[in-house]
Amino acid sequence: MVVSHDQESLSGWEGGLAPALPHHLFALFYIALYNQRFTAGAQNLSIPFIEENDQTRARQEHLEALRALVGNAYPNKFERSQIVEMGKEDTITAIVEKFRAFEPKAPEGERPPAEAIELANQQLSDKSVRIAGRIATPPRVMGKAAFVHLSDGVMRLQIYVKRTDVKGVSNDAGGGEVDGWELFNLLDHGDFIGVEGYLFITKTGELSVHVRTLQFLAKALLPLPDKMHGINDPEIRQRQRYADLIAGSLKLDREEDELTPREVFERRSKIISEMRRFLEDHGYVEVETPMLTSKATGAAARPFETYHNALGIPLYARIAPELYLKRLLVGGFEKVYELNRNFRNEGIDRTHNPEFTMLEFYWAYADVNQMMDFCEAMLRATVFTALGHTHVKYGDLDIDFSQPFERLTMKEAVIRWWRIRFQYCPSVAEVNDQWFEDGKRITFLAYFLKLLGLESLDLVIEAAFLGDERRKKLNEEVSFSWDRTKTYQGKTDERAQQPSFVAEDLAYLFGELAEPNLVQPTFITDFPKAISPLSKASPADPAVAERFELFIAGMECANGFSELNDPREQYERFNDQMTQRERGDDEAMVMDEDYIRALSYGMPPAAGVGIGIDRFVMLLTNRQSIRDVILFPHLRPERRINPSEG
RNA sequence: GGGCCGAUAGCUCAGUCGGUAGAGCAACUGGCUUUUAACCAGUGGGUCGCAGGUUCGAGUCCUGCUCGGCUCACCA
Repeated sequence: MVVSHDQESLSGWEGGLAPALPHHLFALFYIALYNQRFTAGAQNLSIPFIEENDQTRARQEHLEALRALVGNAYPNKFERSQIVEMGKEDTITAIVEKFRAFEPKAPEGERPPAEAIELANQQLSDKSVRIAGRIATPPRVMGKAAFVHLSDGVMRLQIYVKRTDVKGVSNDAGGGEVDGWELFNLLDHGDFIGVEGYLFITKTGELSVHVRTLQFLAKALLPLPDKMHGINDPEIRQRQRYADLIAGSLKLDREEDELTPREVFERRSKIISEMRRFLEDHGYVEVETPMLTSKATGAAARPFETYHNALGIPLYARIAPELYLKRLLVGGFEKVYELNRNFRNEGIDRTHNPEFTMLEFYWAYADVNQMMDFCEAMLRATVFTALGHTHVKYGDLDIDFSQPFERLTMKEAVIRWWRIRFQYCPSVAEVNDQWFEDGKRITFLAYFLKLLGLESLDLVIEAAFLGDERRKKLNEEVSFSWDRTKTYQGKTDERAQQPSFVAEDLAYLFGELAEPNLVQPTFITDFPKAISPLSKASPADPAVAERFELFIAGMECANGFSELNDPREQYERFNDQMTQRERGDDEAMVMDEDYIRALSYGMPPAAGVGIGIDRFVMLLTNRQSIRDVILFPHLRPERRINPSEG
């Protein structure tokens, strides 16, 4: 008679019949019912794309048994105590930070003296807590008592569960009592539970909670990663960041200075909030400009294209907020910033993700030099507040933010690193500093470098350490490329007649020779105007733009300039870009008529800058890949989890 | 997009010359009332990324594909 009833009608009985029965009998009765359902083949409990194996099956069975024992397996809340600070719920971290001072000191591997533990326990004298967290270790059960650690994602706190002391809490209305030990034995590594009990220090000297009542909160149906090794597979870590975060918080074997994924992203958050605070302290207003635009402008990049159904027009994900922010300068804002995502439809590698976070800010009446000072102050302050110091270890590099950032013009940088690179190559000794003032010679040197090839270029820098034999051979190679370049001089001279080509070649020389060597924060200034279509020319040299880029650890981290505010000149620069576009450069900018119209109302002189937040976070968290500082970086879709792809 | 490397149990990884698929952790069963990666005894767990090919025989050799890593080109 009983078995023929469904669960709903059983629940209905609970008010009347259940109290008459001892609870554990009632629970057994539920288990019998569920077993009946299983053997009857009512197997609709599994989720199709969640893999079934011995471990998931065991967890599923535990879940069903828990339902039988406590009713609702996914209760809606658990109220935690507030003994650390009134008005604030006690997290595990808060409890540990407040009470771990009671742990008696003992030499590594030894137990503290019993008297010290006794004393600590008297001082703790029945401090009751109600805390919740994820079961962070496989339970260590010793017959009639057990130890388990709970984690709140940051810290872990041990709980002690004694068979004779623990009471279980039903999750059904009324929250009656169930067998606590039976409940405990249905728990798996990874489940969420809430416990009530009192603090004490164990014989080994660890702060723990002696559990009086135990409540089930949520099930981990999937097995957790190895407690010692965590997850090493970068694909799982990036695709399933939740698993990465869990594994990082539960992993036992960790280096002293190793950041958990959680700590990486908390630091990211801190860096961003410090930058916001710094800007707001200096009078900047945060604004939000369109991410979906009908024109992709403000930078040299290919956009993502989409389509608006109702309007029937193409739209582009923005590649930069720049032109919108400058429209706001026209409108009267003197200091604005935007901190948000840009989207660029280009290659993906360890420093590029299709969507990335950019901070852009604009300062009316200031020029590029004032902006460099401001940027430097902001970054130094951010590093200090985020890390507590200004010396950053990035891989093998030591980066010092406390010293004034070096400032070099692009030409100075090229000259310096050319000299260092080719100091042991007599065949190119005729190159002197004057060469870099001459467009023809710049195109010549760029051609030479391309001809020489990257492998030889890398060897050249080691020339000092090479044996005589190899150095001789290398010099022959350099000499050969040099002579060969001379036979193409007619072509390079012709190329030099086009200023934008000279500009590109100078930038190429800079990129190959100088950029990788800019380890300490360094401002590179005086960019060729031809590759800076939105920036103002220098008053001293009309061919040079008042523009800078900041390099740290060989990475470009910021890009700023005195903003071009002459609408006529901006119109012509756009036209030049259009010409380049017609020649096949699909990253050249498009004409933005509305922007020209805005400038025509008058824009004050201003400086602006963009800072690549992801790269800056990489530096401050010692990550070598941008995918490690973006919670959910772009990856190809996973085929096996998506049934529609078969 | 090109080149190089990789994919084996839930996780971390071995797998020799082409000859029966392995370990640790995790899981399951039993024991253990203050443990510390708890311990002791036992048991189960595999589409060796996918699809072909060579071979008497393929985790292993060959080809194609998928996904990932590094790197080059492009870009911030």
